[in-house]
Amino acid sequence: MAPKRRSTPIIEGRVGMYVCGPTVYSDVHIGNCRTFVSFDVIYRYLMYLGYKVRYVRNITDVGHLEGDADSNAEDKISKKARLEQLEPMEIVQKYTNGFHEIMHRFNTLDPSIEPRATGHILEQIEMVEEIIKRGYGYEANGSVYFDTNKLLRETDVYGKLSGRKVEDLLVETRDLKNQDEKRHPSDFAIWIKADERHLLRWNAPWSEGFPGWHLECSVMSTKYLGERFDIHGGGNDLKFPHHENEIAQSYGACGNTPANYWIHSNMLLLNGRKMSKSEGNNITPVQLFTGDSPHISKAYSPMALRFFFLQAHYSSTLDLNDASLGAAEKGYRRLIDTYNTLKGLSSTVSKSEHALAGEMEQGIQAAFDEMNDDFNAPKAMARMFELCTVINKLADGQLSTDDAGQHTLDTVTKGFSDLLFVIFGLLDESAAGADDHMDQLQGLMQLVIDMRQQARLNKDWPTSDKIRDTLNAIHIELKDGKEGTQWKINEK
RNA sequence: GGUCGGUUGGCCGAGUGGCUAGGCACAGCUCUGCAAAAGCUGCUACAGCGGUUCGAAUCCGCUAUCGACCUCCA
Repeated sequence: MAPKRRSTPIIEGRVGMYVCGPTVYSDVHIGNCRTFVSFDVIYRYLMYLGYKVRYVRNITDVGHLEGDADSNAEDKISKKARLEQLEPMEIVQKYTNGFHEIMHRFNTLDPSIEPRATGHILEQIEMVEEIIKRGYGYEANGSVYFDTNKLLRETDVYGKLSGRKVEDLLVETRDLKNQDEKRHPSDFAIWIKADERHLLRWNAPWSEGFPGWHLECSVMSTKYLGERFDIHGGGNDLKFPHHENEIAQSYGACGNTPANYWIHSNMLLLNGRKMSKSEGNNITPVQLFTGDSPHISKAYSPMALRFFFLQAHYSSTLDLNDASLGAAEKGYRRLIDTYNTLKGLSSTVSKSEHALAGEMEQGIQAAFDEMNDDFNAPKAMARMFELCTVINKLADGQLSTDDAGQHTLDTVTKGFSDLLFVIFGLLDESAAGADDHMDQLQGLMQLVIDMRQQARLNKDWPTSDKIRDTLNAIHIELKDGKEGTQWKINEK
């Protein structure tokens, strides 16, 4: 799955995929959205290939600490609850709802299972016990730590994923606070004794406390996908320490590493710089949808954003700015509009032997081939845009639809439709919402177009222009072509 | 400070040794009553310096720069 690797599922015909979900202590970050859109396309494509995919994406609602991990730090959910004077679960519910709403606007599919950390406390306690039993964990003052030093001595699994060297992990040069409980600086907490102000707490053999952040993913991936599964994904910034520690925990509890393939999506930049709330270089999904931000000149639709994300490979950083969003919006429209043009084409020849037919079928096949190479959506789209030129020439009469043949037109139409809607998960926004009254709208528009055509035949330009301009003002665009006038609804 | 990864034409972005995507923007043209839409044509870039090679955006080294991780972050 990952770059230039050929994948073989552990169980034939099935794929297990775990993706680290959000910590629900605030509104979802736009970079987070990019990550989940990337994995949505991977999920969709694997299903398209015929795999039965179990896609598990968690909700982190406990254990994710602020600042210095382990001792003095405060749980993110707990802190927010204290500040807003709400129950922690109210915070969790509020931001989980918001997260789902935004993801649905991006037209991402729901995961097969969306487990919560707080729903798996028992399993987490059991895993801590197992880790201790196997000698990879130790207790200190009611907290339990993972013994990374032991793991490093015995195996080469720790540090491999993130390319860290054993010496670097062992020789910790930074000043860390509250290291007294740990035997070694690189050890990390798997159970944390709660202090007085901590709201989220459960009884465990070692103390009343709460699980370490990394533990939930190990527990929930194991529970729903097994000790070994196919794909583990997440943002690049989770590679270390989060994913490295997951590997350690799985090894400590089960004696093996959890995932066959690790997929990491890269960061989203804003105006060429990293997003940072404190420096004001930040934008939210809602601000993008409404245009209410100094960073952008107008609103951008969820589908324009989704297309924008797909124009870069998931493993590359992507720079979000007003100009590139505008370019994506237009590219998205062109692709959808050309598909709608394609749907209307037909040929009197069922199967053509002309070179054009082969060219078009190879073109659409090439797009799928790109997806087979590490889910390369930007390259797949490039192949589709090349076909757009051909499709528009067919519609324009510059190429003959009979040279293409009905079979080829059908093949390309099917391929376009599958790629655009099933795999990329795009929607035709101009068509959405109008379904109920589409028949009436069609009839009405045909009447208006006929009347304008009559005016044009009479050379009554003021009337024909008034019709066109008035429609334009309400975002209905008329397109005069050789075959008559077409219309479409544009984004406001 | 350490480790790792980027630096591609006006902008965004593919691309791991010769065939040098794609989108947007821009210019000219075709079509059009005028436009719009659509089409055609043009726009040949790989941070800098040095090296390896018959040949490098692609490999190696140095420099600059941006970023990630090392400490919460997708």
